[in-house]
Amino acid sequence: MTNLDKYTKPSVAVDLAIMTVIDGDLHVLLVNRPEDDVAGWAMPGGFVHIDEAPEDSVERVLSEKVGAKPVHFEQLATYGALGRDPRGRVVSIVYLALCPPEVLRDADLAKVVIDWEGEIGGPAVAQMNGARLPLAFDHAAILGDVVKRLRGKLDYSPIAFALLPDRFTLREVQEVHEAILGKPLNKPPFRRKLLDRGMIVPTGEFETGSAYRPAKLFEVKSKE
Amino acid sequence: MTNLDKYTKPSVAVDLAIMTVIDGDLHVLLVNRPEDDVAGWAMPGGFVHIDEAPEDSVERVLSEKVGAKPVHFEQLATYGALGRDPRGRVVSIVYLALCPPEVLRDADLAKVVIDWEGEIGGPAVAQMNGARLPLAFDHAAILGDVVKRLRGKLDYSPIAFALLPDRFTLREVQEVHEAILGKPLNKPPFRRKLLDRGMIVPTGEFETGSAYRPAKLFEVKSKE
DNA sequence: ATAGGTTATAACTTAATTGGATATTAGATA
DNA sequence: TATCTAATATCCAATTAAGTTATAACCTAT
Repeated sequence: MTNLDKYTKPSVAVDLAIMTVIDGDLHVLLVNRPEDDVAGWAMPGGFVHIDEAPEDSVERVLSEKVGAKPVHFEQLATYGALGRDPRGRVVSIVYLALCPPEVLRDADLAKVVIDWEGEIGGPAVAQMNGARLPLAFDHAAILGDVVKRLRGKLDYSPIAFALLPDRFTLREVQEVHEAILGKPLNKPPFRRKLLDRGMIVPTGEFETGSAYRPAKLFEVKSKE
Repeated sequence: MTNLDKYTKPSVAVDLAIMTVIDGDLHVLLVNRPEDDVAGWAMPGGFVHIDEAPEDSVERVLSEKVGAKPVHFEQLATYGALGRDPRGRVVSIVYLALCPPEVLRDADLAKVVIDWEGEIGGPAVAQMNGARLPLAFDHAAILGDVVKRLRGKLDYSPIAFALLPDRFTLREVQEVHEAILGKPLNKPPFRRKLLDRGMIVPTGEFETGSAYRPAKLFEVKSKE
């Protein structure tokens, strides 16, 4: 680093942790980076232009690289350690985005496994078809923070519903919770909490295609 | 804005919400800005240099403008709306810092009143000696988020102790909680929760100078 | 000294919440 | 129509939490 670098400034980027739950496992959308650049798999992202608010950059990256719009997105945290991008000084604002799995059908989805040995808060490990994916930059640590945030907000915010289709069964909600928490939950207490919370209402319709007793379909109660 | 601006980039800054509790009220350290610049009172801050991690910038601003080191600091969120600084494009990473009041004796401290009318999440209002202070930039909205974060983390994290001296009474802890929550709490349940949590231990010493029965002094249990 | 006043601390009673097991209901299939 | 399975409802024990009341400790004033 030369002395002149002191008088230039960091670049600002947004990175997106686009999460979904498939078959009881938490997944994240990753893009494979070319070998001659920074190798490994990374969350999609882009620079914040001078005439853009960070949220606008998020929308742009979403339409460029993903196509679909997530049901919910929120800011997670900003990462700005000195060596995190070997190509130069980048401060990344990371956003957490949640979609139902149908929306991300044709994207590269990696299963996220959290490598928390006893203590809370370690980095996450990404797998695809059972093989461990190398993650670029500090994205393993960031994904660990993503899962921590998801777990923390799970039972006092409606994030689980953002991972489900418009109409869903109570079993599906429980599957999403279990995927995020990484542990099984008891059915009766879970159902009670969910219904007592008053955030969802039955639609009057029922699941179809099931071999056995079809479950009630619920939807999120509208605000008014 | 000219077309060329598209090819320049935003500046990155850190802003510090340095909070304390005095006489049962939440206070924030603010600096008065000169009239010919951006008028009003603002949180102290500074730009992130090219050779600094944001946490380093926080340390630098603290030593430049405050002198004392806070007991606890953590990242709150990043604010990057287009018009937030009239002088140019600035993306601010806001940090929340907590100190006991003694540390900030000679600084300008404003009492923070939260202007949440029923609904959670509005902007905060700052007062000094009863008079409302004009806040610069988007700092009123940021202070609202600060209080929201404090309230949210209060009972599952040790932030309250960062606002107290090394040795404290249970009453003092309750006063801090009540100041942050803006409502009174019942004493017996509060004491039980605190002691059952196992985070504090009695020192064996007692409060002095009290007119009536002196309270036990506690301290935060060391990690090992 | 001693009585009175005030606050810290402890004990107790009551209510609410939660976990987990069990029973019942409903629909699909053979 | 009998049987299978999962959805839903019911129930009880056990734990947890709230709030009231009682006791203890210390300072102050007389």
